[in-house]
Amino acid sequence: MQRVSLTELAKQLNLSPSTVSRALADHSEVSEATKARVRKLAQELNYQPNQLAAALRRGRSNTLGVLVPHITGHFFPQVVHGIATEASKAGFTVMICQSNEDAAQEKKNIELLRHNQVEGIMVSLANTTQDISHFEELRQQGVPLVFFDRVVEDFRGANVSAVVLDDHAGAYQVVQHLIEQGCRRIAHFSGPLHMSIHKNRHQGYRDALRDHGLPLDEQLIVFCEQSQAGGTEAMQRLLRELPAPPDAVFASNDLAAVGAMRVIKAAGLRVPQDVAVAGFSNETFTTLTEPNLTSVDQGCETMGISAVRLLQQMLHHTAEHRQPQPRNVVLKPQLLVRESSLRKPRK
Amino acid sequence: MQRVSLTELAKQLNLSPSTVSRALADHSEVSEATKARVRKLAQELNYQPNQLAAALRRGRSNTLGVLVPHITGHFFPQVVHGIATEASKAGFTVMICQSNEDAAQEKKNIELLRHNQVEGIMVSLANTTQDISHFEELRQQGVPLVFFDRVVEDFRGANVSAVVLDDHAGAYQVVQHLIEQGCRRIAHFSGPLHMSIHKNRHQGYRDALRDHGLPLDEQLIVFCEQSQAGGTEAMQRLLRELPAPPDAVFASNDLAAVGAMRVIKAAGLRVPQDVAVAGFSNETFTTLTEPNLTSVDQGCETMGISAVRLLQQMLHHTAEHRQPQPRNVVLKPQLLVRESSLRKPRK
DNA sequence: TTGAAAGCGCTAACAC
DNA sequence: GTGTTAGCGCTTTCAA
Repeated sequence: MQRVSLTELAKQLNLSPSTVSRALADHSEVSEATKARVRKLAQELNYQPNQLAAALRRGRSNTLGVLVPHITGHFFPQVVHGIATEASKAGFTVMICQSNEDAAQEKKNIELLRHNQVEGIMVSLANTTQDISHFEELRQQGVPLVFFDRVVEDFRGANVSAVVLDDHAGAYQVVQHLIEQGCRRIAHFSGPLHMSIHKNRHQGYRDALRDHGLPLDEQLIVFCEQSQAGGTEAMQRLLRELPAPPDAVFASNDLAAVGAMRVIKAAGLRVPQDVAVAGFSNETFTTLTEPNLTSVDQGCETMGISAVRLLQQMLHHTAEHRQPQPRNVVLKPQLLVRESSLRKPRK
Repeated sequence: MQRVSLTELAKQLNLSPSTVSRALADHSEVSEATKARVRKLAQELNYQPNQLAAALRRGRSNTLGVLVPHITGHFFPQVVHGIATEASKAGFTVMICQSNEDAAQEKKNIELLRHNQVEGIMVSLANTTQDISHFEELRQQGVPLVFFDRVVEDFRGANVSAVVLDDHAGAYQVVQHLIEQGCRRIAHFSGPLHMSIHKNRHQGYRDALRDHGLPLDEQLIVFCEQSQAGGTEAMQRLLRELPAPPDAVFASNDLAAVGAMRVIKAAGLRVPQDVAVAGFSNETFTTLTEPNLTSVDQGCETMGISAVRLLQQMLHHTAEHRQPQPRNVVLKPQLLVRESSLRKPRK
């Protein structure tokens, strides 16, 4: 079986290519009879339209670009899933690239996406990215751009939107909840503050303590790698160095929380009765730990959906030659209380 | 700044488009001087080649299609990562689609990929797929096809390769290991046997018992949902119905194993001393459970890499008008022994 | 070493 | 309703 082109269909039907094109696009100006004939033959010959040609001719590819640090792990696959689903609904296909957390690859991928004529790009930054000239260039050339999660701070302008999570609010909720559970000496395991997620979670912690009239004890704040090993080490240090253990731990991510929990249990203390524990991100394994881990759900899919919608808005505006209205969306995370922090019966 | 085309470059340089095209492609027939001039202006005007046009003209898109059931979870993101990385090395871009486990979407996505002129497709089947006519069609039309993980059984022919995991060998290794640890009454939590992964793991279990002279006790085989809840229920049933608990549990996936482990511990039994536990897939959380869970690593990335290589082979053959040589690759999984099954000191 | 010309497959303005 | 024509941006013979 040979590949059949639209022109080929036209010949066999004694029609012009334009009519066939219109028939296949279900234009109203084509007679029903003709449409039927065209469709029938297209079906018979298994005609497959060539999107590349169509896109070239139209000057619109119907493709959106996605650039993420990686497509493994918990967070990004979920976001990408949201993006892919929402884009598909809107009739777009997506082209997905990974930077592997490498600024150089990020730059290359941006070019790749452009060369493939994507109509807009959704990006979450590689954590090594310092130089943002490649994004500046996109902005200047009017390529609609949406940053999500890891955004370029203070990078505003026409054609650049962003969707981020309110990490501060998430952390605040967690700490508030711990206080409500009767905890008074709440430790915090933080990641490096140059990463905005950790900075904001850290600030949420401080603000929640302040707003509830609790003193801030710097000894209770530990900067550690946000991994299980990091959490383990941090917790060991606290138990060793403090006169009495804290009555709660809020870790900036779930892995560190798990590490802490293990150490607490190994020390003969009970979770949550002696030490309540909470993490952040609502990883899959939070319902597999013992006890199940209280965490903050980030609504990953929602973030993907938002990103696509923001991009679509900009595309519409661009198409209508109106000034695009960049928007910044801040998503509210959701506290999920599980056994690891629940000391009082649920209301 | 305007979008610049190759033709535009040519005009500004007083060259023909063909020369510019050759210069950019670094053809040897173009003088170095000309190449330099072209590159300089291309740089200055920030020329971005239009892949769509190039692909259309060449008849080669340089794009590979990927179709997976979903891009969330543990397994598929890893495989896709392998695919994307390997494809990128070979100078291909990938287009990733999800079927969401839905046969109809799968069919649609196949069309989408074709319309986008992918040069070949890598597929892992949706679990609802019964009718495989859309793949049969691809095969007949000579679109190179590689199935991975979830393959169409007995679907062989030119232009169709496959890469699967040797689930039987993986299960066999697990059970052999449990036997070596002194276990004699090894229970098996299986998924539905119409899924080849579960069927093969189940058979591996039986064969390992047989080869080591252990009797097969049908009472020790439980069919249950391969989830934490499923494992929980299955384990509860065993403890309730058997005169004595088994001395090991091999679950067809890690979640079910976690469910079992919890029930065992709740019943006051120790893991692994009283009951050893092992799962399958080496999910991320296997190092987070208490004790850490013995499992089988599937080498997900390797699978992705293999898929791309198989596809490339077929593309080469096709390009050289040779009969493509479809190949079937079977990857060997790796047993990872952790605390949940380790009764004896490591050798 | 360079240029002219043709055309990949499709769509859309403009005719009739 | 349908056809004619032109051209999206690029590559690739073929000729000079």
